[in-house]
Amino acid sequence: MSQQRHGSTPGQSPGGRSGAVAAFPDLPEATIARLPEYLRALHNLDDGSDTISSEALATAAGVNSAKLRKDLSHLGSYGTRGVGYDVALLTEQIEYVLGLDQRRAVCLVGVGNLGHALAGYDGFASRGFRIVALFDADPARVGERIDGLTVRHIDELLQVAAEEPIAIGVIATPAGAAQSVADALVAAGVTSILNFAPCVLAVPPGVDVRKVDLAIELQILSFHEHRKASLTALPGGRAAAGKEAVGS
Amino acid sequence: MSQQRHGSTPGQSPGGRSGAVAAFPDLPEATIARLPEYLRALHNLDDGSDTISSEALATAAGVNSAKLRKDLSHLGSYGTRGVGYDVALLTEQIEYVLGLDQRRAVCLVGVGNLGHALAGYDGFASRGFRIVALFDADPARVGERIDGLTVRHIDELLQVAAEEPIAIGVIATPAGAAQSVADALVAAGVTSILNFAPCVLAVPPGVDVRKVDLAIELQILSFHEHRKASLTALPGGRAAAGKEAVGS
DNA sequence: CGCGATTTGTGCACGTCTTCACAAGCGCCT
DNA sequence: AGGCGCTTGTGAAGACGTGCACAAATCGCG
Repeated sequence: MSQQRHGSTPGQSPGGRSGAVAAFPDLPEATIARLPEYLRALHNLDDGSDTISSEALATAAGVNSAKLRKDLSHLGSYGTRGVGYDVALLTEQIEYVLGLDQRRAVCLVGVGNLGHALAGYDGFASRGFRIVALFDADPARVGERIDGLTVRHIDELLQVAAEEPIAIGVIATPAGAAQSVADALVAAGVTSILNFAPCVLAVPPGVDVRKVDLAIELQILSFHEHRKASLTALPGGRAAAGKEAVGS
Repeated sequence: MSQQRHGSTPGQSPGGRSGAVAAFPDLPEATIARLPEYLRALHNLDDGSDTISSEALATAAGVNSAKLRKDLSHLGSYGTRGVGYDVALLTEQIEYVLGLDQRRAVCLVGVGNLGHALAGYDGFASRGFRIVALFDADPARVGERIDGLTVRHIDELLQVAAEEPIAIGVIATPAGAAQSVADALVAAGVTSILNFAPCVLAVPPGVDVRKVDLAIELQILSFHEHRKASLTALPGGRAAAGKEAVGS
């Protein structure tokens, strides 16, 4: 939420979406955001069963079962009434919709503290992505080898992208550098950006930006702390309640 | 969004909120999530002006100006018609609502790759938080000094929390350890958790959890890539459009 | 074959969020 | 003092997301 969605200005095409090729059932954005969670829950299943009910999967993913069913129904019903969902089939279907079978190329810009951590994150490979290049603007960092990849100078981005198209760019630079890095990524053909820098990025239509900001998350939590504290002692203090088991 | 909100089950207090102490104007959750963004935009202003219009601030924060005005109106109108908002006053007001003047204590559990990066992140201090302790379960890591703090064993958590109340805990452990760490944090009196581990946490009512998951963000971007790719060549390919200037 | 248990898929109602459009208020200039 | 331009604050409408509750579909068993 609250992100720059995808750049295309809506309500522009004169003829509406008449003969259009909206090749994808337009999934609600909220549904899309939950699909990866379902996928993770599916991967974490270790009971031998071939099928899983919406109730069980919903619990594992931390959502309401009705919501889960509605989400899955949007991508065309792969469940069997009275039985549940075929785990293998559902997994494959979600991965297809998310385009994870393509193993998209990702590049990471900014190999500082955070960049190092991201480069070493094994969630990339295990979730269907390939880090193909690391960049930094600091000459002192260029040449360093991290996790099998050599850090290259940001000026080489265009050249690297020419050899192999890069779909997704991750920005882990200071805020001051983020916009120019974003511009460079766009110029190199990147059409999706994950931005860890605490600033707003301007990008042309058609480029998606998602933002992750630690400070914002903390401040939201801080608000709830503040609110809780101001509610002083309210009586009905029931102790710990449900504690749904969730596989690791 | 799509988070476990705050644990308290709604619609429980029998008498409604009659004589209640809902000490806080219930701000919409969506508004709260944007306040930190406004705050950052305010801090980044470097023109000497004492006031700023909703239009200008909205642009700097990357949102619609009507939305910004409505958000700010929820916290009680600190603008002057025909002029704009008093920068200093507005900043102070937002910081108060978010409870940032309290400089809440934060502890970080899990000093691996990501944990190191987080511990070194200066956004903590600069945004009104104090990291007061680092924990890890690995004895090999205990004792290490990071950024002026010594890593302690997770078993000391209760003891440390007894000395100084800790409001917020950050989990940067592998998924397998996250739930037990969350339990320990809750037992130590932590009431807000920021979870970087890719798993669902179960917590008692009254405890807030927010989750940040890199892999999920990438998968959402991947979906949009997939969709864009499937829309093949659609004709009206207008080039780069607006590029709102955003201070660093 | 028929029945009951189970589970999906979905119509509907409700609450939340967004956006437009405009009245109300403020300051400045004449 | 009066008028004008600018900007806030907000009513209303619409889009979106959520969750209940139930009909429809499937399996297993006698």
